[in-house]
Amino acid sequence: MTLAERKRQLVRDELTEAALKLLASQGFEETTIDQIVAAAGVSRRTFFRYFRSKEDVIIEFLGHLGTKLRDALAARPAAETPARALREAFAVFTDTYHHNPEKSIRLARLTLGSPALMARYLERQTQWRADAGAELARRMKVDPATDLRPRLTAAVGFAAFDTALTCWVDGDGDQDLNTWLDKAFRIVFGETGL
Amino acid sequence: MTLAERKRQLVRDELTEAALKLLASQGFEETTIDQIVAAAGVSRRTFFRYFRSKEDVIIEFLGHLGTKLRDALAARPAAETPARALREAFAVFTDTYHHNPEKSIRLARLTLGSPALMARYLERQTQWRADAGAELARRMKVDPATDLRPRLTAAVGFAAFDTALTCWVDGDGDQDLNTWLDKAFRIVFGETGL
DNA sequence: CCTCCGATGGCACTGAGTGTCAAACATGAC
DNA sequence: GTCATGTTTGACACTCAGTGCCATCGGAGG
Repeated sequence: MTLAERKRQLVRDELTEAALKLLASQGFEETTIDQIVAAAGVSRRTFFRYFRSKEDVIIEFLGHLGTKLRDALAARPAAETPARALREAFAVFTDTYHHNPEKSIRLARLTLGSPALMARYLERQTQWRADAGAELARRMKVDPATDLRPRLTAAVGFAAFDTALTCWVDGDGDQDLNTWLDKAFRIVFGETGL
Repeated sequence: MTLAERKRQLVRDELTEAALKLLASQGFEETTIDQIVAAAGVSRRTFFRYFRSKEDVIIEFLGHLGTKLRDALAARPAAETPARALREAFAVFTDTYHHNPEKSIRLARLTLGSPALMARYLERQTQWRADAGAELARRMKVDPATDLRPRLTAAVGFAAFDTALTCWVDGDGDQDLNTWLDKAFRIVFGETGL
């Protein structure tokens, strides 16, 4: 990595760290971008050269989870039921979260608790859901335009995931996210569907 | 209704109509509040005395659907399965939409097509989902804090509804929303669950 | 040493949303 | 009819998000 690139990364990290600290202590809506840039020591204009909005600072932690989910789904053995394959593919989410549980739960709580952040998160999830639906259609060898099943399987899977995530956060991570996800999938898809 | 109240309603209608016309012709994000108030002949400040935001002009059409859904759910016979009761309760949505299909489909298309509107819609839906989950818990006589089933039933129901709504809008209302909803519910809950 | 390019900051602007205030106006009492 | 009251309105000023533009600085390379 060149010097310029490292400098750029430095500023980015500085902004992210300052934002995280302020958002955690004051809440999302109460924190202004002016406060963040003051804490990071850059101009307001520079902030927008790194992030499109305050929301983006947090949402970027999601990275390329959507692509990873789709790839993981495509990699599941064809013998698995769609529901089972989707459940296993969700491991890319739970793995990411388990890699740093405290931070993940803090970010998740922040997101679930702020309407603006939640909106951006759901916007992303809508895309992921569509991608997963398309991949399930391929796996099931049906036309997604006429057969609702792949899309509904994806939609139900994400509904289960959202519920599991909420339980996980509300319970302060007492129980594993995977445990919640297993419970939820077993209920929505039944023993037979999985 | 007093004269003052009727005058207030008049201004409100004027704003709604002006907004609807502009939003339909220019799109949601492209239309500014200044354009709306200019078309309605009131000041910008007055707009905000009637609506909290541009989004609210559209979102208010949803009215008290959440409360109505909950009431309808509570009114379903106890003998029905939770899924069946939820499906029948969704009639408050389909009835509202069928009361004026062209307008409903236009509004739905506008909402599904605009990130800001979609966000506000989903925010509302989250509340409805929670309410429906609570009502289902009562109906199922279980504690929603420990038993995921009522919440998941509501979540899956809304997932089915969202998918059905999208199909309905994408198909330009060619097929009844109720038809889509029946198809979706049969898939996600199966013949047994209903 | 000079040139070029990327990063930065400053400035001005649009647009959303809010607080404040004074003028306008309908309502009700006398 | 007149006066007092409460509501609605427009105007202005302000904060905050987000964008375009331009001058400047500093490092990389010839």
